[in-house]
Amino acid sequence: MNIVFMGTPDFAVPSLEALAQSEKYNVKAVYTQPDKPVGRKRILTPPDVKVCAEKYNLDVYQPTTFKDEAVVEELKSFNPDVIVVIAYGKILPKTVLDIPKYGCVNIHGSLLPKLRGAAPIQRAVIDGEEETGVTSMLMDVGLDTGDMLIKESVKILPDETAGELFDRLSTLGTEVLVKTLEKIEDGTITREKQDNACSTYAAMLSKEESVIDWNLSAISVHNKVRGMNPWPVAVTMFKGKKLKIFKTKVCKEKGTPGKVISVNPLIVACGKGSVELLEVQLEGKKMMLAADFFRGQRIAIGDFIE
RNA sequence: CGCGGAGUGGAGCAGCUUGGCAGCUCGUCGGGCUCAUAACCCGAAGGUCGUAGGUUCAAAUCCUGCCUCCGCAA
Repeated sequence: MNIVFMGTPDFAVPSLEALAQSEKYNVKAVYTQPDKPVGRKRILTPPDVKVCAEKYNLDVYQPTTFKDEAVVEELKSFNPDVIVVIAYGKILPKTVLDIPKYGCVNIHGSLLPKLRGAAPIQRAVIDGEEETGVTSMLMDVGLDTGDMLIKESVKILPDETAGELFDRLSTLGTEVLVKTLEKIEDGTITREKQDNACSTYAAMLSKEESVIDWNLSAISVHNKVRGMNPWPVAVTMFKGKKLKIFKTKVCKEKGTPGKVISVNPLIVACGKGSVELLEVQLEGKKMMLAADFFRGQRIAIGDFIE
């Protein structure tokens, strides 16, 4: 089976590895986003998928657009039976969707039609969902609106971060992909239309919304902290400086929202209940345990965090 | 040359402006108190103050180069 793989971040890597290692699949080409300058020094960094592809000596293509006819022709030349798309980060036009014999299979990190869009995994955590999953679908021109093929669900653990859930769903996504491809190949795959009336949209996360509102309930704050980890990370202000909060624990103690009501452990009151800060990072400093933070910063009960 | 913060015993910080025998909160080790303890009391060990030079009678502190870490921006 000829396959063209399209993906960009680490989430897509296990799936690519599974395909690259399998005898049944012939990965003709790997498409990924162009290398991008990263960090303070703007070092040109290849996407995780590219690094993985090179490990298996697969051909890598990094077009900036599919509107270019030459790019589409090149893609056609691989004669793909299926194009596998996982977190590629580009919209595929109909001219591309129509190329493979069996269509374009996408692995999406939610139980469609819920949480269509860019950040389904993080949104599930932020929204406090107790269950989410992975859905494989045949892509159409809409945003995650294609017919569903296989769906698998998982429980979201109470203290799980988006990053941890990412890892689990990445693995589950690989299993779903393999199953989906097998069924496509032996003709036993079934398609199910999405019920648009039940759909929700998971917008991309932004730094703007990473600011914690201490007036919200402890659960809401905790969910935000989890869902924003590892990026963009929930932030608050402490003595005029930005304080990133990586991990928290829900507590019952009450107090004025934003007030430090305990130093060891370090507990901050919320609109309803409170949260214990477990791992934080002050602007210009490294991430550290709350115990180290309050020692160095001389935090006292009654101090406020905004 | 994008803007900015920081490198000080094992951890997190202070000290630097106004150079002069390195301090705080913990941890560790030993001892004590206690039914008991992550609590309390007594004592101890542990630091070429990132690195290379410079100024000076004297540098963690002032000046210069370099390395590393981090926040913002992108």
